[in-house]
Amino acid sequence: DYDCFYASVFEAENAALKGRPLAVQQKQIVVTCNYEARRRGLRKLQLIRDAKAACPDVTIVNGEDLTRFRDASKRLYAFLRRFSWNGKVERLGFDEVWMDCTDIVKFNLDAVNPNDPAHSFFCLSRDDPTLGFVYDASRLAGHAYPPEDNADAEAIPAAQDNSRSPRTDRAHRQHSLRLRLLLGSHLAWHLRTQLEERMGYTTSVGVSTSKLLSKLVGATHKPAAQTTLLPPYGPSDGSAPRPDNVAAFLDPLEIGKIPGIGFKSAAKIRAHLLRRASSLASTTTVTAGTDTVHPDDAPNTTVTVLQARTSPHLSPSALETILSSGTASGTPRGIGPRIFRLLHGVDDDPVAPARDLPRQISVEDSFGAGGALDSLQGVQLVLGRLATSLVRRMRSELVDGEQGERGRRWVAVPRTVRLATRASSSAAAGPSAAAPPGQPYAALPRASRSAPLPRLALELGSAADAVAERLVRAVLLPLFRRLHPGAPGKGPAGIGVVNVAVANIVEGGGAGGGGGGGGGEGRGGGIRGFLVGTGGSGGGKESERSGPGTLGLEVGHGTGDVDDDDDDAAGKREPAASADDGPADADAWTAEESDAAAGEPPPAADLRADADMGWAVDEDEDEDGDRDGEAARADGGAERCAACGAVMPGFARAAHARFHQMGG
DNA sequence: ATGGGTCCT
DNA sequence: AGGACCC
Repeated sequence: DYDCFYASVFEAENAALKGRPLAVQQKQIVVTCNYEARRRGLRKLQLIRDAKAACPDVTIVNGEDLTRFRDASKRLYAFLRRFSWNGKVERLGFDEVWMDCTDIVKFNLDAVNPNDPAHSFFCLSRDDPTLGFVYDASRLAGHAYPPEDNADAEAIPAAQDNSRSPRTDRAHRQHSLRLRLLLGSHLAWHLRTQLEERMGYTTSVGVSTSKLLSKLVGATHKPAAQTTLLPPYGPSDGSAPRPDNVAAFLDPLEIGKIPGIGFKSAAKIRAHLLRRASSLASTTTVTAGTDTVHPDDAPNTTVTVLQARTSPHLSPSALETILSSGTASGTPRGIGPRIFRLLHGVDDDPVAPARDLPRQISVEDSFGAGGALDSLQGVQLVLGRLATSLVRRMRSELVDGEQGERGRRWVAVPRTVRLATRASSSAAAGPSAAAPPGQPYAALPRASRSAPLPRLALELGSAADAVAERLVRAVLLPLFRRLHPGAPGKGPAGIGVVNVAVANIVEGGGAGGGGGGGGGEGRGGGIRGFLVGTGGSGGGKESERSGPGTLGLEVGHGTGDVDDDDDDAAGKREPAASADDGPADADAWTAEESDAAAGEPPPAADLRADADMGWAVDEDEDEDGDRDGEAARADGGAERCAACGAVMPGFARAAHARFHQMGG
């Protein structure tokens, strides 16, 4: 976790900003600020107005363009990846990374000097024994979760202990775990030092055996620090009661603090528990100042992990029922058992292999209550800007070869383009403008429509804004009309957010006429399923999926989950398709359009006129097969589509219109 | 709230 | 296409 990442990026760019209070602004809010600003009372997600009041001399920089953050994040990620042996390096957002260092730690465990652990050498390469650093293996680096575990003496001499006599299995495992975490702490220290010295970023790191625990423990000491969650990890077996550090660490946390238990889930769990608590004579220890209140009205009460974990009403299956209730479409099956395990500190989710390609690229802009988008001209301008930066993003992330070079080619291509909008909060206020229950904002929903990405979006020959303009005509405006079937004469209602995205990104993508990535044998849905048996070291059969272990450890178990199932939503439609699918087919269309438009982008005035016409079209007309056409008569038997400007023979009009209606 | 992302149904 | 989660 890079400390206050956005602010640090600005500080790295401009050293004069360091040490002074600095806030990063997006629209009306401070999205993050450095620690000097926090010392003076600034907070994340504070209104700019409040921030200025709290600290008049704060420096405020605009961070609405994420380019510099994305670039810095990539550089840091690339740097960290070079330390990994197994490639398990997973990013979350721009400023968090998990690394599964099980293998590196295991390797170095054997290299600890048993006679003089204080002078050990941590090897960072299997091949080059000189690459690494000297460290003191008799001490932990950084903070520990139960603070000040000064029983260090017991911790160390590894080889000696191994040769000693009877230890219970459990004690042995605990000791081994302690050792591995200790090595993990030194590796973390080294990585943090390197990150700071070579890249200029300070970090906060957690060392434990799973993503869950490492993340949570890493948050306990914040700027420029690290924390290791020490064993024992399991519940004590009855005989010799010892503290379970996992439970001790998690139990006081509010359930919503557990990554994986989001806003909705936390609210449902709280409501359920509170209902139980008040219906019974409240024997439970739920801290509710709210006896007779309806649970929905009482979101202020808190429920801790301990309370949830020990509640008889929150079995895995009960949780499944609770969390799947209502309009919970996005909730995965098995959520109940999963949350249950999280509450107990159990997280098997493996650190994902490092990825080079995004699964989606999106660009958005938002408009405050004052400046809500309500004219078509406004919409077109915004779509044009967004499309331009989307095309640039696609090029920078999916094309290899330098700007000027001839060898440029798409490493992967998106198959889908999507437009999403959200009403502005002022426009959304219906007759019942009452604030939703509970103080947390009720996020307005977005609506979206998607279509196949036309090939013209992949033309590398034209400038990004020229491609963008064609993209707007060809798909974005039609999608917008589908999203906001405007009554004739009046513009779109107030729009607060516009988002344009490409998704369904497949590797290879290819150029040729068939449009198919890899096609048959090579690989169907390239990006998705790998993680086969794992090479690693390892004798024999155990495929080391090495789930949990972040900067940490934990032996693997289970098998790599090879994903060879049906997925191919993308793969299936790639091959062939184009020629015999009839005129409505996207590929046929885009080929034509791209030919027609390739030479000369139409002037802007043209674009405006077309779109206005699009808006004037009545809904009723759309249902009429003949008049529904976006196609208007042009000269000499050819017709021009009012929506996208494509020129085509008359017989193609109906199919072309159908294509637009289907989202093209 | 911002401007992004992930995965699942 | 939407909903949940994450930053």
